[in-house]
Amino acid sequence: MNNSHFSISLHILTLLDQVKGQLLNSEYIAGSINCNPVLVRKELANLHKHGFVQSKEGKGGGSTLAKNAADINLGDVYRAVKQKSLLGESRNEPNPDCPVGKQITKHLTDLYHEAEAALVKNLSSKTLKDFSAGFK
Amino acid sequence: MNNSHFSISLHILTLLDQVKGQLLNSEYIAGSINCNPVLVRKELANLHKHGFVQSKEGKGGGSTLAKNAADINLGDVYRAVKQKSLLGESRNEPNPDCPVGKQITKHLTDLYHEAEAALVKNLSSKTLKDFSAGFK
DNA sequence: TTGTTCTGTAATTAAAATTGTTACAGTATG
DNA sequence: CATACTGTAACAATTTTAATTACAGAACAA
Repeated sequence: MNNSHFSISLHILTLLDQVKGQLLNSEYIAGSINCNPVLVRKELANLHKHGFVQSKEGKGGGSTLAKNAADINLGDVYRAVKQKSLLGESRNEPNPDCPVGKQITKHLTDLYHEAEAALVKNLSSKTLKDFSAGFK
Repeated sequence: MNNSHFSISLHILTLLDQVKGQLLNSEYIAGSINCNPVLVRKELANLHKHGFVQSKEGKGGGSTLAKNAADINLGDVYRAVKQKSLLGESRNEPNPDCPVGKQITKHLTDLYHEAEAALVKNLSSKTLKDFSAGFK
């Protein structure tokens, strides 16, 4: 995750905002993003779980925003979408017999948490409405 | 990149600081990180390119810090190590025939740049000395 | 009430990115 | 000149990510 999920989610939310309440189906959205509709549906499922969108099943179905774009802030979207830490998360455990290796995971985790919090804080200063307003 | 590179680089720098000027070879470092020595050497090559470490080739060779730990700030390390954007960078080009698809790459890039700048600013408030001092 | 068009989700395959491995030239040391 | 390193490149293995296929269930409309 990380890279694409947030981009895809924001793309979806922006589209939904732009069409002002109209239902969009996953194929249309996928066409705009240029990716697979199933990927869009998975992303929508997550956005739905976090209360950002509503979906209607069946013929003529699709998705729409579940709340006002002004009430969706990008930090919240980021948190909803995030699956793993931006930094860190190495494949192998450092050597527990080395004084540095033994402690570094915790120190890195703390460092990353703080740094990421700064990033999220920045995102939180913007709403979907702000972001979407940039499109003309 | 992204995840592991920064972690590995910081791990290396911390080790080098802890041994106070002693030369460490890639195999020793790899042993602490629990990864392949070649990966360490690649990382060292990058750190060297950016002036953080010095290496000595040949028998008895190894690496050491090229400057004082107090003069190495983690934001600079991050920038040196970074190879791609934290957020963004999707695989496919969005659809240029869609008003949103057409503009979103630029908007996302701007958003990510700002958010990432906030993260780097946070990291920049800490030096290697600060970080390394946490190990006892 | 039946065909159609969607969502939601799982399972599988394909592609891409990351990491590990092997190999070896070049450099310093004793 | 043997040994022990760095620095790189080329390749293989692994892991992660995205695409594809498939299908049950929901809503709609004739």
